[in-house]
Amino acid sequence: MSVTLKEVAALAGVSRSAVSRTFTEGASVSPKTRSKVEKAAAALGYSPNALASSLTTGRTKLIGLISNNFHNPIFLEVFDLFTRTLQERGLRPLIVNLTDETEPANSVRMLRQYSVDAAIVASSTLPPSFAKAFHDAGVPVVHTFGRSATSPEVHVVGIDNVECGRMAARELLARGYRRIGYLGGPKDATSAMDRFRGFMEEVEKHPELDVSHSFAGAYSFEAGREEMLQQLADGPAEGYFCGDDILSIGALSALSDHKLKPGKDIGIIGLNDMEMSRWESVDLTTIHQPIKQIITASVDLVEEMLKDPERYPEARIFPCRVIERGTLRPRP
Amino acid sequence: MSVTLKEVAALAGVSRSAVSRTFTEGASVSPKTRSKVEKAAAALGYSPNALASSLTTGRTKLIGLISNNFHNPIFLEVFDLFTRTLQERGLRPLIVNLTDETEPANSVRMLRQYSVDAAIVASSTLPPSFAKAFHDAGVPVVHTFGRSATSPEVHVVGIDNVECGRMAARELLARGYRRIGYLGGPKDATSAMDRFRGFMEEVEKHPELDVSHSFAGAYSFEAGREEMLQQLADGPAEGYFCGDDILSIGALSALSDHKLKPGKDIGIIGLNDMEMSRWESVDLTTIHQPIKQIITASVDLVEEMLKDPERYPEARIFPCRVIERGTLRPRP
DNA sequence: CACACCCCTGCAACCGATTGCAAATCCGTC
DNA sequence: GACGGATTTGCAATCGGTTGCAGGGGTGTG
Repeated sequence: MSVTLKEVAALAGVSRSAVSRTFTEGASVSPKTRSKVEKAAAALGYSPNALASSLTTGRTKLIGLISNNFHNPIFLEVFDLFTRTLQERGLRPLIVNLTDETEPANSVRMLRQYSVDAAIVASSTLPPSFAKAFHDAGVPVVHTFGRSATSPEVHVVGIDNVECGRMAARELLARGYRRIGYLGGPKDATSAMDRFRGFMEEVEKHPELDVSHSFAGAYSFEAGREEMLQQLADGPAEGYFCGDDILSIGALSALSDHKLKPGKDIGIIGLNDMEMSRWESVDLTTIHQPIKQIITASVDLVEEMLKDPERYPEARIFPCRVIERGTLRPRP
Repeated sequence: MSVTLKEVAALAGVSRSAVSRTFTEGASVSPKTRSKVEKAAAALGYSPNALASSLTTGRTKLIGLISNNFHNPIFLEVFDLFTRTLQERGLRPLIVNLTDETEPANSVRMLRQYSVDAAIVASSTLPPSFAKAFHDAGVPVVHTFGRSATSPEVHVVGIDNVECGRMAARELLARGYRRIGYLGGPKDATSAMDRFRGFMEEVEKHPELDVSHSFAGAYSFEAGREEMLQQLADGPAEGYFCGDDILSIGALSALSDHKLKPGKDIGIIGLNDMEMSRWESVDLTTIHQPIKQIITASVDLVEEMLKDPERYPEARIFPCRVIERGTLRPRP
């Protein structure tokens, strides 16, 4: 069906090696044969079979991109950035959708079968052990949006979730909220727990505060809405740090059911600063997570691992900042 | 690095062929050698190299998934469904993000280099010629959300956009709107033009109507908002058929700027029925596009093309229906 | 016990490329 | 024109599997 090296070589009247060399960077070919080969290749519409060459070179340029967050709109931005960044650098994203699975074994096996050069685990709800499974199987891996453990075994890129928790707490306090709550993501997500920890750390400095907390079942609109409806039924706090923007938006929807005005009756601060949060109808005060930088750094790390597979694991943590919009009352 | 056939064969004390055969469906191996091989494979943690085997079998199970819609939330649902459906059937999605490109040549070359078994073009804004380029290059292709031409050259799965245009027009008329407008997607998208055609076809039956139309720059929130702000500045219609849900949501945001209540002051009907349209704060009356069926059908077609590459092209068109929510005034 | 038959097995060629090595060619210089 | 060194070239092995083919072993029948 498709044209092979051999046919090009025959047409150009050279050996197969010559053809191979004209298509590999930095191989020594004379201008004369190169042009003969190029002409023949063009005539035949030849382009080298990346998979066949991967057999000898050991490189596929395939990168496994693993995620389980297909219900959080920010992941559309994440996928857009990941796929574009990877392909700009000549790498190809092979997607693994883990929505209904948390066992790494299958994904690891699958990605090894396809000889991916590396894997990116893009999720804040998969445990560190998940990424580690790839590492243990000899697949270079970076965990984007992961937790930077004290002794990390894999590369981690993301934010300091504990610090974000503190930041959110400070922000609520600075605006005079005294009955405050944490409405977090799922309890088994490291991001939810870390944000919780930071949040509590900060509020516990102020014993006079009335603090509550709860965890939604997922990072999703429905879960956020559900959880806030529950809060409203039980008697809500004055101000909430919601686990992330999509939970916040769910929570806002619950408020609107009860004719409560965000920023006036109840304060909400989210985390992520996704595109939707800027929409006038949402106008969410939130903590900005620099996803562009995070994703660029993740792909940088991938490239560096390709050069040096033994690279010492590293955490790249990016600072976040509060974006003031309309869902918290103004600072006094 | 990784374990190969040869090592398993050595450990099991059989030939490489024997090992290969135990891992291929329907090859003849005696229970005895099979168990020896399986034991050895398990001990070594062997799993066959899919790429190497693709060399001889000519099958990679890699499916190119090409899209340029990374700013429309419905595509998160689309990607979720596609990736899950493909992997449930043992196929692997290789993503191509075409956001800043409309030339098929590069994508075609790239996917051929990776020997994809087939390609899925998931976009209503890429022209039919785009999908055809894959077909011409010998790559089986299905165009999901594409236009079903009168003489299609590639498989198309989607909806009847012309009929949806009519449906939207009828719906507006039935609710007594007389000054009506079409606020469509980008002019170079077949979906935008087909919906427009159907819409006009229907309204032209009623010469007494006052009809306007315009086209947004993209299927995106910003574009919809922009376009509706323009309409409001120029003197708006009473009821609009917006090109799709995300344009509708952008338009709703513009209305809210002007303190106009959707469904009371101005009517909006969208198309897609994405998850967000169900949110209480959005509550968009819209035409439901059955994306689950569409995606299942697309993957079905892919599988059938794998069996018979010469398969006669086919269009699978799914009916849509109006979902009544809050952004159109009630029927009288 | 001889024979035919079927089921397994291993050999070896092949898929489409890359690459170390040695031979061939080129170039400039004396 | 001969020589030396640098540059190109082709050969052949290799990557990790698959598969047609021929031979080996086992079984059942007469």
